[in-house]
Amino acid sequence: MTTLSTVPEPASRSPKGEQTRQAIVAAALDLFRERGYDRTTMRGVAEAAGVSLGNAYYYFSSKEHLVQAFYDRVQEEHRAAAEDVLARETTFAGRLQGLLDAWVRIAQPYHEFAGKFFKNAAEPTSPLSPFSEDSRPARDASTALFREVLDGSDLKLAPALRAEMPELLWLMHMGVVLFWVYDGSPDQRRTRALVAQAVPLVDKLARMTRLPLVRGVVDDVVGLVRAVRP
Amino acid sequence: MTTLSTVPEPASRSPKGEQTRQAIVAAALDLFRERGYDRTTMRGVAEAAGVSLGNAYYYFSSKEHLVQAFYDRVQEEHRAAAEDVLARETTFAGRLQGLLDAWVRIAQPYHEFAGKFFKNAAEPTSPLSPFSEDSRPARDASTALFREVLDGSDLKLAPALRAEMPELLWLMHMGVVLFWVYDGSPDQRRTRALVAQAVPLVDKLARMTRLPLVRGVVDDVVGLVRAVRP
DNA sequence: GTCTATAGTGGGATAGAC
DNA sequence: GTCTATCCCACTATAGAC
Repeated sequence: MTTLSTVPEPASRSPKGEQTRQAIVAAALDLFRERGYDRTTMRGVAEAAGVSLGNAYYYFSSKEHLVQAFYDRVQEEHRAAAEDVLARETTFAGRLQGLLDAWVRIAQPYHEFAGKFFKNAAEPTSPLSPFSEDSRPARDASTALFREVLDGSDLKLAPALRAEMPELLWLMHMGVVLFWVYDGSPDQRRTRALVAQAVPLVDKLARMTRLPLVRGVVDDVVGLVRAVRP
Repeated sequence: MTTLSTVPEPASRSPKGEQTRQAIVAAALDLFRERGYDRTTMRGVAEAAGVSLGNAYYYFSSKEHLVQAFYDRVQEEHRAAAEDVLARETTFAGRLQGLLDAWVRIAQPYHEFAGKFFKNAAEPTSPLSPFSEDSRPARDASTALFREVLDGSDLKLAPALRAEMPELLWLMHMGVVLFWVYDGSPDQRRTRALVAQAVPLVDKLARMTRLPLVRGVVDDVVGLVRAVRP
């Protein structure tokens, strides 16, 4: 969900209001984790935060807007984790796997209820959609992370592919997120297996792109991506 | 959305009940088309059908279950179109492209409407999800269609891949549906471009799977699919 | 600008009588 | 199988305290 997040909140807010806002967010996240999204009521959130229902709505104009807070938290944690990974790992596979693993680990506590409000992000016209204009900053930030995965690594790619690769890796991340949302296995074991097996495969495929036999396919893929982009 | 549908209803139902059921479905489809999914209420459906709210719930245990009626309509049209295509085309690429093109063409009139309730189907716990247990019969039926694409074609595949291929093609179909839902271009032009370019690429890749150099990758892909399946 | 209290409305879903 | 009555809760509205 990292990349579904909106951009960081503006800086200027009164300390008092900020405190109340944080209390509401904290209460909401606790309740979401405890009872899931649907069975968490705005009344419950307000009560747990020690504010009135009206006040909760003063800060978050709908229950869905509280979801933004969740996005922001996961994104922040992922960004921090990514810094460690990228400072540590030098191989392409290591960096990619590190990033994706970190995301799965960070998002895990929220898995159960994440599915419940996933639909907010899935609605094509929603600003929470990963492909929306509103999400562009977050999407660009996430894509930049994957560009770093490439820049700091040992990977050599066919040049035509190199330019498209960060976006393709971001798409892969979206695929993992999608899989994760639907993954009902304990501790999202299947998603972890997916990442563990897909990363070496992608690594292998990427390294093959400079073979003569594969060049034609690479050109096709790049052509497809470019033809299909809005 | 074809493949999100449930299987045809069981045969045995009282004529009385069946009539009521049909009235509710007809009213629901009218209202969905007129005002969209969200702004159609169960009260409105019940009233338009001339039954009580409670009675509507007797037949459809949730609003989402009413959407199945829409799925069934599209699915029926696609199945019929598929028969023509599969009787006519003999190449793998021709059969695959025919099936996907037919789906895009059939679904086109519903594009706007589909976007509105797509989020409901995207929810993992929803019975409308293509991966739900409720959708299994429809999913199996759709997969069988893609198995036919292979069976009647000239394509030779690496044996290990052959067994997994129908399901992979179904996944590809889901990818096209996903892309289609988000496609805001006029007449879903981008989706058509996607299909037109992806099919030859898939065809080329499939034919490469028997090359020695590619065998390792094929095994990896098959291993990945098997490790990751529920 | 922040917050409370209270009184609504609308609509999804259910219980239980008939 | 059908209804009526009811619950629950997201969400709105508003009047006013600090």
